[in-house]
Amino acid sequence: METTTPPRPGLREMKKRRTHDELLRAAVHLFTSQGYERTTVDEIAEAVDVSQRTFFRYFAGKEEAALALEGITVGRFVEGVRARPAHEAPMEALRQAVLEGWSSLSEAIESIASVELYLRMYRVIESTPVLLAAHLRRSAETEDAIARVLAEREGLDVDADPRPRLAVAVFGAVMRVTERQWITGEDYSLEGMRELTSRHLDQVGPALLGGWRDEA
Amino acid sequence: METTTPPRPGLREMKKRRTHDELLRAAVHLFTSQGYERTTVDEIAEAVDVSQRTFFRYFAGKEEAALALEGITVGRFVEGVRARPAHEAPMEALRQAVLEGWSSLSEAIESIASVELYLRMYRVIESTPVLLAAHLRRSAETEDAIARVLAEREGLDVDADPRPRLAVAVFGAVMRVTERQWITGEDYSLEGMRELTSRHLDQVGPALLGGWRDEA
DNA sequence: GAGGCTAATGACAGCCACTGACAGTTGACA
DNA sequence: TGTCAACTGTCAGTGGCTGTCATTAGCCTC
Repeated sequence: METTTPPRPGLREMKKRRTHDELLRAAVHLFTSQGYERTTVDEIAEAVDVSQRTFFRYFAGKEEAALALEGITVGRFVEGVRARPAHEAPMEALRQAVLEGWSSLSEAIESIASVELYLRMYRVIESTPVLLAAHLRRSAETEDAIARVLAEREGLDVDADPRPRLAVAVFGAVMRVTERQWITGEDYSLEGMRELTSRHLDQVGPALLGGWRDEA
Repeated sequence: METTTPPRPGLREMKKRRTHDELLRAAVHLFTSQGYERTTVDEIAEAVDVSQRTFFRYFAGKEEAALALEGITVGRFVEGVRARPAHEAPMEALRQAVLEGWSSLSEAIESIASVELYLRMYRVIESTPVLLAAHLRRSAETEDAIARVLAEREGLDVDADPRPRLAVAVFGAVMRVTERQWITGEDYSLEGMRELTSRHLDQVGPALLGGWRDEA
């Protein structure tokens, strides 16, 4: 959605991209080092030697800058689902797309930040009420988009059959539980994330059944 | 949390409660009639003949006023889950608590608004990005609280066993899909809501299994 | 390579949500 | 009834965000 003009970069485009990336980098740096609320937009703009007004020309708001990194990986995830072979069962397609997404995370964000910074930013999101709210809303939008993809794959009408939305919503719920545990825990490795994701997905079935007390 | 002083109302308490309710009523009225964004806090305060500062003494922010009505019913839902007989399976307890919640919705909010107003407010929430975000965050908090309740019921550790959180998250996901369809559809009756809830809960299993194409 | 076109920017003014501080008012209670 | 504490209004200020307009700086043509 940003790199749709490969024919000729042009000095103008270059500068724009550069300003955008610098603003994003400055924002993420400030957010992760001193916190989201304690960082003002003026501060970010000043760090890049740009007017505050310009910041708002590149980002719809402070929130958007905070969620931009995550947005990159989410976009790739959606594409990943779309690219899955049609014969795969819905939930399996989602699972594979996520696992692949984790594996290729570093190359997705390399031009902006490191994986470590990505993780730190994630923690900021999770611990800042406004950001968490915005994050959840975006997740909801993503789920909606994916529900449409799945429905199309299976030849169903999203608005008539609740199963696509339900499946995606359940999947999203699992992902959120996983994210939280990931943030809270100590294992920051992508490998750990993959494992956690798999384990939680396998636990959905058991969780929905009764008697948790029997099999601990 | 508000009516924890039944012994002696006192003129002061009365006035406070009255101001609170009037502010809430005015806010909901303005939000539903002219929209959330197009309503300023000054407007709400003025409608009750109170300074803007006072509004912020009763509500943490504009958002809180917009979500207060919903908060009442959510609170009752959590209590409902807590009151469920211990022998019930987790998911069954949640289901019953929600269904009961819908049935007693009108008496829960009668002192503030009608069921119709409640529904209209819900639509405003769903169609206003900031409010939707805040709503989702609150839902997440609610889910966390309920996960703890369930874990305690079953004698588990919420942080060690992912099943309570997973079950609640899945349940929450179903509820959100239901809400959305409820808002979008034409059947505003509580009875319709009960049916929709049941139907969707029954569809979770099928949605998670593969081959949607076989059984439509 | 000079000049015109247009996109990008900066500077300024202003709205609105929200907060801290201080003073005035009004129930509560001896 | 007078004292205390709670509730409220006023004022000033911060920060996110937007509209407007003049200025700058790529780009493209002749």
